[in-house]
Amino acid sequence: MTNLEVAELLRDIAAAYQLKDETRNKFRIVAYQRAADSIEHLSSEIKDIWDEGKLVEIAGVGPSLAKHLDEIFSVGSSSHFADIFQGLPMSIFELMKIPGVGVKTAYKLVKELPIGDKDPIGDLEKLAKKGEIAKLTGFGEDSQFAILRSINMVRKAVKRHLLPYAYLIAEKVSEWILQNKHVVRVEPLGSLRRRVSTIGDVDIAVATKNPGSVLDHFVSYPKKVRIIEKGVHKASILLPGGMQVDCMVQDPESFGSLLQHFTGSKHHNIALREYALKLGFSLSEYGIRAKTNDSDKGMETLKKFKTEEEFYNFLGLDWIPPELRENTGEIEAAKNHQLPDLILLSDVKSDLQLHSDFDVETSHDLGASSMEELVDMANRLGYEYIAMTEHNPSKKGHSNDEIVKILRRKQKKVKELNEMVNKEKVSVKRVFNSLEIDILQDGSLPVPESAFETLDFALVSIHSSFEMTKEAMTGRVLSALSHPKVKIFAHPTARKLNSREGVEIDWDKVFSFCVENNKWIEINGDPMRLDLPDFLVREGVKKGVKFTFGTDAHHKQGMENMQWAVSVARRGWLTKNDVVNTKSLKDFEEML
DNA sequence: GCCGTTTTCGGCCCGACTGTTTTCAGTCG
Repeated sequence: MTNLEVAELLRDIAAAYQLKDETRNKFRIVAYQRAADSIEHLSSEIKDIWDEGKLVEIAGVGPSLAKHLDEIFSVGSSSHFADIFQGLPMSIFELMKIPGVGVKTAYKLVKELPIGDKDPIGDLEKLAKKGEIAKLTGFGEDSQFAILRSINMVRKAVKRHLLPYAYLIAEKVSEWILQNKHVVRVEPLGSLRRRVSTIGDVDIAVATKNPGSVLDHFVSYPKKVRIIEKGVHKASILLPGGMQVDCMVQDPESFGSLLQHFTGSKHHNIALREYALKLGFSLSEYGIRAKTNDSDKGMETLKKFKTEEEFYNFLGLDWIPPELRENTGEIEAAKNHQLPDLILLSDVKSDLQLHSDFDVETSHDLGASSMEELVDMANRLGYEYIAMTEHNPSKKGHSNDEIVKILRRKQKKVKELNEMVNKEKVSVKRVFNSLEIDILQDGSLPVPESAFETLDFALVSIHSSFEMTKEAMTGRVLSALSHPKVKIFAHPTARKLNSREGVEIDWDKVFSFCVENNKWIEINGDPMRLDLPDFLVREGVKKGVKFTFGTDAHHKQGMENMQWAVSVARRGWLTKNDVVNTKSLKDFEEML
C-alpha cells in the first residue's frame, strides 16, 4: 500500500466512526485524521518504515494504530478496521471523493437512493440528472446542481498548476483588485508565498477599511467563469483552466494576523495554535486573545497585529520565513532562535546547467540561444561564471572518434569564448566547458574516455529506463557518479510535474556517496522539474550534501528560472554555504 | 487514539460560507 492509500484508509475509518458514534469518538476521529495527514506527508514510504519496525515514530501514530497497520502490512487486512466498516456500504466512501460531499451527506444519499457499490458516482450522477436528489429532505435544487458540478470536477481532475503560471494569475488578479480605491494593500499568500512546487489555488489577502466594496469588485473580475462563494470576509472565483482564486479581506490594523493565517500551511497553523494554547493564547486571523474560561471576558482582549513579525514575536518566536511553514520543526527552531539563514537569489554567482545552440549532434534537444547570447544574459544577471552543458553527442550514428572530434570542436569554441570575456571587462570571468551525459541503463556513460579530457567537469542525469527497482537504480546512479570527471547529479529524480513520477532511489546511499566522494546534487530550476524536490533537499543537507543550481535553460530567457531553484533550496532549509553556486570563481575552481 | 518545557490524565485549532432551515449542520481550509 502506498502512503496515499493508507491515508485514505485512515480517513475512511474516521468517517466510519463519525457515522457510528460521533460524540463518543470525537477525538478518536481527530486522531485518525491527523495520522492520515501525517502519513500522506511522509518523505519516505510507510511500507519501508514498517519494514524497519518504526511505525510508532510517525507523528500521530501510537501503539494502537501501529498494531492495526502492522496487521495490514503483514496479513493484508485488519480485523479491527473490518469491524468498524461493518454494516456500512463502501459506496459512502467513494461518494466522499466529490468536493462538498462529506460523510453525512454521502451516508444520507446512499441510504435514501439506489446507489450501488460498483459505480456510486455514476449512479449518483444519473439520479441527480433525473432530479431525484432535490426531492430528498435536507436537499434542494441548489445542492443537487452543486453535486452535479462537483462530479464534473472529479471527472476532469484539474491538475495542480506550475509556480510561474500561478504567479502570473496572482499578478493579474492583484492588478484588478488594486483598481478598487478602498484597497490599502494586496498580497498573494498561501502555497504561492510558501513557494510550493505546484499550486492548487491562488490566495490573495487585501487590507481595507471597506471589505464589502473590495469583495464586490473582486468577484466582478471580467475573466472569471463563475463565483464559487462570497461572504463578508472572503470570496472565491473560478478562472478558465480550473484555477480557483480566493480573496480574504481584513482591516489594516489586523493585516499581520491575516498574512500569517492565510499563508499557512494548514499544518503549520494548527501546530502554532496548539503551541499558543499552552501559553494561554488563542490565535485566529483577527489576532491573538488570552484564553479565559469566561467567554465574554475573552472577547475584550483581542490583540491586533499590523505585521507578521509582531505576531510571531508576541508568541516568543522569531519570524519564520514562509517557505519553512510546513510544521517540520520550524516552530521549535524559531523558539530556540535556530532558524537557518536562508539562501537568497542575490547570493547566486553562477548557473551550472545551460544548453546553447552549438551543434554537438545530440539526440536530445539543442538550445535555441548562442553561447554568446547566454554569456550576455549571464552578464546581465551579474554572474561570475557559467557552464555550457549541452547533451552528449548521440552514440547512435557516431563512432567514438567522431564523438571526440565533436567535443574537441566544442572545447575550442568555449576557449574562444573565454578569450573574449577576458578581453572585455564584464562580470562573467570564466565559461566552463561541461556536458550533460545520459546515464545508460547499466550505469555506463556514452562518452569515450578520451572525450572526457576535453571537459572541465561533467553532469550526469537519467533520460531513459525510469522503471527500475530501487536497488538497480541506485547502483546505476552510483556507477555513473564514480567517474572522476563527473561532479553533478542533475535533475536527480527525473520527475516531470503533473506527468511523470520521480524514479526510485535509495537517497540515503546516494547522499552518503556524494558527501564522501565530493559530488554535488543539482536543484534544477526548470518549473516543470524543480528537481531535487524540496523534502529530499532537506534530508540531503542534514547529511552534509552540497547542492548546485542549474536552470537547464534551452533559451536565454530560461536563465531567469534561477529564482525557482532558490525557492526549492529555501524550502529545503539551505543556507548560502550549502550551495556551490554561491562560491566565488576562485573557490569554485578549487572545489573542482 | 495520541501526547507531554504546566500533565502518564485530561486535554485535543479556529473560523468562514452555503443551503436548508427557522437556529443550524455540514463542509472546507
